[in-house]
Amino acid sequence: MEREKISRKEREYLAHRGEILSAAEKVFAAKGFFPTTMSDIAREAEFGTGTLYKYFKSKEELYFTLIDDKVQEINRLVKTELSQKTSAVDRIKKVLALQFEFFEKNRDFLRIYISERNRFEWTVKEDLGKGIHNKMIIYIHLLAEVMKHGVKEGEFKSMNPLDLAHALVGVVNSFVFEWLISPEYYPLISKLDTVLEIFLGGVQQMERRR
Amino acid sequence: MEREKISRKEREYLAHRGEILSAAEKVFAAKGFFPTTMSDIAREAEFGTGTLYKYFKSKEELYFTLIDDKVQEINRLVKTELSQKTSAVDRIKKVLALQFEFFEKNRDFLRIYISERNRFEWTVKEDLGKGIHNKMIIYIHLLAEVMKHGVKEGEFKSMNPLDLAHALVGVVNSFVFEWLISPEYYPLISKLDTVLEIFLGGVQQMERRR
DNA sequence: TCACTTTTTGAACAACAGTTCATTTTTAAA
DNA sequence: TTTAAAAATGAACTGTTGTTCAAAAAGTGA
Repeated sequence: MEREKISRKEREYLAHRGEILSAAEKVFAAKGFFPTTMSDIAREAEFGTGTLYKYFKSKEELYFTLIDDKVQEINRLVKTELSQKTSAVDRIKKVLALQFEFFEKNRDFLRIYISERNRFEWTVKEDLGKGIHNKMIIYIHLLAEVMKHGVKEGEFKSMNPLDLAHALVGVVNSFVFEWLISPEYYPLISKLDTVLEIFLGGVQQMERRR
Repeated sequence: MEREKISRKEREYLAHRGEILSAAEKVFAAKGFFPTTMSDIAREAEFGTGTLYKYFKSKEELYFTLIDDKVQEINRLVKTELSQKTSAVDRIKKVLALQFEFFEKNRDFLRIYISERNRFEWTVKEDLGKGIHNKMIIYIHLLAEVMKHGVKEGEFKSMNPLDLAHALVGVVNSFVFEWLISPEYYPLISKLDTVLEIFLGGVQQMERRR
């Protein structure tokens, strides 16, 4: 009984916390970090402003918690996929499909993530911003490991694996960004083959290549 | 005399304006738009806060003027280069070299530009933010024209030119970003061959390609 | 229903930053 | 040197927003 009572309280607490996070995601995605006010979020979440502070100790903490949770989620997915024992090309295909699917389901988050990815302001500050930035770097390094494997096995040209990872991420980001701002909707996954073809085979016609 | 007097005033006015823009560039690059205060900029420029408003009517105008000037500068350079009558591959090589050189000389601006490129907040507002965003789009379209030409001439695979442009920009952005945040300096131009090799020829070994 | 605890609330607080403007300083012609 | 116009200044104004907290509401067990 004691157990169950606490357990329900706990569940309710987490539910409210989740609602606040969802509301924040929506508002931050629409307006960005600084222009978003705590009362914007409170209104969206249908709580009083003061209530937010029972769940998060500051606006920054709320923001970074939001990002951190999702980044961890996608990182976990990617990590699992990349540790498979198949060819590098195959693992890359799988992981892109996975990511595209995740983005498709998390448009709001994606907006926040993209805005945050290239922000420099936080890199100086301790814990919060640094934590996010590190996770982004970890992702690149996971990818670089696969590239390294691919180079060693002769699947890929003999190039710097980190460069290969950056190139892939660059192409992907570009298509994802385009998809995000495009006024008319199309499934992101429809660009997967294009991304792969360009990254793996380049854009030049075979016969022309020197 | 009348002429000369006005002319010197004019020169002085423009010189001061330029100093303010330089100072702003430095501060915005270091702290980002919102955390930067007008008195930060005034201190850096060695003017009083009020003085800034004699040259720019608001913080936003100062910020966007700063970006707009430079974007126009690089766009002009790129446009000239891309309108040459050489092969698509050649024009792309030239334009990347040009861009890398420009970035090398404008690190502070580049930080601002990258942060701004992926910001969504402004896209709604009139004139200011929209103007910048349009110029970014123009750049992509200039590139797409070259790609289209390359496809028609058989230099490139038969793919959507806009996709090709996005892919190239993606790879470039990724390497530029990496260069910008790298703790140890290396010339950006040293990555040019890598970018071109991946974009033109892909990462897969020839014999493996299906 | 009552007493007590937990949670929620939103007005009030405090700090901050964009902008203004009365005053001071500088410029330059007389 | 005098004086009037122009430029520069930074304290003060104004609006805003993150955060707090005393009070209210909701929840809980008897």
